[in-house]
Amino acid sequence: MEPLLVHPDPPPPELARLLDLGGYAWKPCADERQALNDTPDDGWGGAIVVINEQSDAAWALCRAIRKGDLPVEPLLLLIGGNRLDELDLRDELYDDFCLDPFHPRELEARLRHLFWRTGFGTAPELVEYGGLVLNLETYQAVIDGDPLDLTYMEYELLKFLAQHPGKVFTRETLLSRVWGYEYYGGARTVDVHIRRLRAKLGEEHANLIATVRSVGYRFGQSRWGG
Amino acid sequence: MEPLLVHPDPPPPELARLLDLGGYAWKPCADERQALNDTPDDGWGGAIVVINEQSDAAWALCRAIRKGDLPVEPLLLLIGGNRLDELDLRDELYDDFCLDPFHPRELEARLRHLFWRTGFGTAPELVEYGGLVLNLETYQAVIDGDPLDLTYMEYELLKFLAQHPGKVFTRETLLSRVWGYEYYGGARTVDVHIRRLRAKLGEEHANLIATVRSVGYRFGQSRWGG
DNA sequence: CACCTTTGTGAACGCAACGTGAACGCACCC
DNA sequence: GGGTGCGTTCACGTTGCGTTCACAAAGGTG
Repeated sequence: MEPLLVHPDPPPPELARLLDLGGYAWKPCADERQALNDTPDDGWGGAIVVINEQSDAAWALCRAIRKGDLPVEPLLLLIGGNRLDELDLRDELYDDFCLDPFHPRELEARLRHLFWRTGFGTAPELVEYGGLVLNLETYQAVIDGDPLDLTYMEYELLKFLAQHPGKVFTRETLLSRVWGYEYYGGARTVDVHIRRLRAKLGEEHANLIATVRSVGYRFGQSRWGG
Repeated sequence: MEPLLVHPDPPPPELARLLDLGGYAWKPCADERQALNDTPDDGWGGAIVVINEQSDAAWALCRAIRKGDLPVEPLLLLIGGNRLDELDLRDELYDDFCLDPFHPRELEARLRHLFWRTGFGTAPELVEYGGLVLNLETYQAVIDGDPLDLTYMEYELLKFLAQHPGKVFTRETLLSRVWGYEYYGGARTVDVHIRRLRAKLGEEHANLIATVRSVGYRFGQSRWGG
């Protein structure tokens, strides 16, 4: 089996010990660049990311993985019980998580189940809403069958919005979740990207993105039935 | 959202309490036969099965679910830390598991992630009173099924009032709680917003907001039974 | 009924939030 | 070097809406 990508470098000793005892091959990686350098020929067998005090770097790595920059799947988090809040709105960034400190047998069971679960062929991941389809693997977007030519940031923004249809996000939230926590920049940047998205969606579908005055933006219509 | 199937009957009190507090609908089921009888028209929203001393019955229920006898998905296990062995070779019988005793926030996070992963939306945060429904995530309001087009301040004011039905608030209290503590402005501003809310609620529901002369305003019926 | 207080009503003002067009800076490529 | 694509920023116009005011209506009190 291909080695596991483990963050941070060095990982907690209990984790390293469990992986060694369990017979897993693994490599510690401090960040995305190092992970890219150390990527084995056959890709990674999965990733274990520890969410601790410096969670920014950890989440950035998760985003990079999910973005497709790194050929890694599945992704398991090790997270302190007092940081469970950070899982909110980040469902797309992990496949499973395990509380830290952990019972060795629980982590073993999770790893085993995770590999079992993802061992089956995974269909291309799609995000769909109305006539809009986003193919997360090919980075293509289609509206009513017509392909959309989106830039990178436009695609990421639309993806995030479409993954949470109906929900309203402030500009600050969008900046932190789409651009990244470490981003420092004007909030009006979001406006411009929203405008370009609306333009590319066409007059017919521009209303997919609604402005909620004094709050932020919302994708899609209301969500009363679920 | 459809109710959750919970085994055994009765479930552990901590589990019942967490589900109630989380706003989940659920029904306890002792076995497959009872689950089949109690199946709602729209099917189940998912299942939570506790693996304890009588684990045979629990696993039998899981097998029945996975066989397709019961329209249930996804399936989460609650399992004692000393029974982790039982997960071996049973990967196909569950989607996720949580160690028992559990931290409430962990179980909440697992439920949320599980529903997200399997395509079901999470239960939106709602404030309800009579025919009025406020969706706190989408910033939308509905009265008797008809959408209300509220401005930001109107929404915030109505939300605050509806979160404390029956209670009377002075204008000063409303200014400090809704507008913010540092707010300096005329108290009559509240009157105008109340007026516009009543207008938008329509003649039929305008009386949802009652004037308490020389005191302030009250949302909903008084607590004195009338 | 007379008088005062409190609340409802209509309309106007003014700011801040948002949309829009355009320019800048940067990385990349031919 | 020139050209292109793209993310970001700035300046400007517009408008939605929060606030305020003046007056009318309603309620309370002696």
